[in-house]
Amino acid sequence: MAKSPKISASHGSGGLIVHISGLLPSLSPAEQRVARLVVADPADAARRTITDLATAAETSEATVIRFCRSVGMDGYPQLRIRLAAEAARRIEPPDARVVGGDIPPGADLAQIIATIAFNDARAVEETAEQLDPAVCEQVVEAIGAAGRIDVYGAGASGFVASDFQQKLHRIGRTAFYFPDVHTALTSAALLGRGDIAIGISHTGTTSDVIEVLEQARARGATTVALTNFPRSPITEVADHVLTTAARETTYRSGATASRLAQLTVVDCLFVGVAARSRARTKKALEATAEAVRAHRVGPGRRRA
Amino acid sequence: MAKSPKISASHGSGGLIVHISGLLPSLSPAEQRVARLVVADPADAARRTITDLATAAETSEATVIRFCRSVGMDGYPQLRIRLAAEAARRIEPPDARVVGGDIPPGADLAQIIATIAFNDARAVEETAEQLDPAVCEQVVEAIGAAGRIDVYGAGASGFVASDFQQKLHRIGRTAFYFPDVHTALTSAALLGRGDIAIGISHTGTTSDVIEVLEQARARGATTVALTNFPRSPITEVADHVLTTAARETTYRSGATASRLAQLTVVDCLFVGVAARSRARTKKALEATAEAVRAHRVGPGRRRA
DNA sequence: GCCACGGATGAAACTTACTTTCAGTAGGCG
DNA sequence: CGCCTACTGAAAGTAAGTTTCATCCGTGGC
Repeated sequence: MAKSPKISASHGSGGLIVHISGLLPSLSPAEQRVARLVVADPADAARRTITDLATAAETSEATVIRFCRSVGMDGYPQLRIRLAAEAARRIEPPDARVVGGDIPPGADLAQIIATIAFNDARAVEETAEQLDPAVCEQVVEAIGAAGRIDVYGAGASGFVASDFQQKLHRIGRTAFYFPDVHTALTSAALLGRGDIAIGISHTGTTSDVIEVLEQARARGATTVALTNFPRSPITEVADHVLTTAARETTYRSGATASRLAQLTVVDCLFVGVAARSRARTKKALEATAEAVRAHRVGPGRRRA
Repeated sequence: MAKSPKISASHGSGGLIVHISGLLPSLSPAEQRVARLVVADPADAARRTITDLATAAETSEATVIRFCRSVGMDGYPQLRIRLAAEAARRIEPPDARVVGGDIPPGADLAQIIATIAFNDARAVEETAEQLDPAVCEQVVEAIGAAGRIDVYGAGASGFVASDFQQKLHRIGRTAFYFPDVHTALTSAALLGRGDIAIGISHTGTTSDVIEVLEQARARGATTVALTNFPRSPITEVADHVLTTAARETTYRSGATASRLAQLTVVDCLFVGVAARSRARTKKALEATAEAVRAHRVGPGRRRA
């Protein structure tokens, strides 16, 4: 896969918009202008002719065509139709919540809550929609068969990595997470064929994580990347790429939507692994639950 | 335009197919052939070019255009788009995701993903719905005014606590999180009036967290509990109670839904606090983002 | 029986939309 | 500084969509 990766828009119809916003950063400036128009109002874009859209994006028709190809379509007519279909599906009432955007300065808390929840839920849903089950399957397979599992992540993604590690550990898998780059590098150096390294980076550009994955790969381990941007650098050092679909645009939300999306993916993988070995998993979980029971209090009130 | 009935397709978008089959009998034979094709498989028709469709209907392009006009469209492209939209709408609403329940043993990954995402998204939405803006307001107020902010949480909730701490810290608030109970207790003992302690426990029964909150409260700090169970022990030591609405029933999902719900609440509080002091917040966020920039890589491709 | 009429239809001319090619330009790199 | 690469839009080329118009065919009048 040399030049144009031609990221498959995969699934029959779901998530074209999501797909596009994921690809957005990897597009050229002119194409980005087109992409932004399309994402902002798919229905409207579907109504426009190619010339019209090109003008609106202050570029040429040629660029629009390039954009179509970049997002995996054959040409403009196909894009148009898919866009129309997408737009029709998302019935969503155009209500007060500020979709994707920033919170308006004057917003009251109720409004803020509605907006955030909406965007967060969307991120989760859209991530699931565009997740490729085939890739998940391979990753689950690899995790299930791995001798050792290393999970890497820095900053916010570090929490997710840590969460993943803990989950795997709880069902009896040998998993590690390192908050520190140097330790992580050391660990990666000790991986080998049959082991698996999972790197989490929202932007896909976190050099620390990329470096560690690279190291792991060089040692023969299977590498997996979890990122929001399917064409970011981290994907170049990964055997399997899983993507989230958070369209976080602004500073506001402290990147929570992306976090939730990542956690969802992690959860899917986890359940996938767990489902593969019910008995063993269940036993391990019960044992670990028992272990913390002494730290629970309460007059009868607690859950399983 | 003497003849052309030009029956308006009126309805913003709904029922084009119905509309067409309604006036099918009034169409000329050649147009009927076209209409039948369209009604039989709208999605397929939308994919075809006008020439292609004409051939399939054993007629000429001109007739197809006439057909478009007959059913109230301006031309073929418009019909095409409307058809695509219709077709998209009339598929797959109720599918096989297993609501609320456990994952069935034989489930394939695609099913698992759909189920998890559905439940996760639900947890987020429902949590937001039942969140009391008034209570949030008070908590936001308290955080904004606090001299010091302690966030407590153990196990899975510890991640959330840590996340919250990090968020607050990033916008320039003095916030702490302690993974260790003893340290936490020590810290709580140093709190006083004007400080705030936030305890996170999904079950509301984690003795470690309750204990620490209790301590903080005794010292005069404002206490906040975040739990899924509004009548659990932790609520007894809290001035303000915020609840999540995860209905996790089974062992399966590693408690991710509850985690997401908690994170959503934390996010709302965070944004609430941030919104209160835009300037200060923005400046702090920019500074922190700048700080990690050196750890980002990328051949030209990066995001805004 | 013949002819005028009108609606229906497709061939072909025509217009517009879409696609490709190509050359100019700007930015990165040795 | 100059080569190289990637991005871009102008223009040429092709395909799709639309209009025009001649033909066909059935009908009804003379």
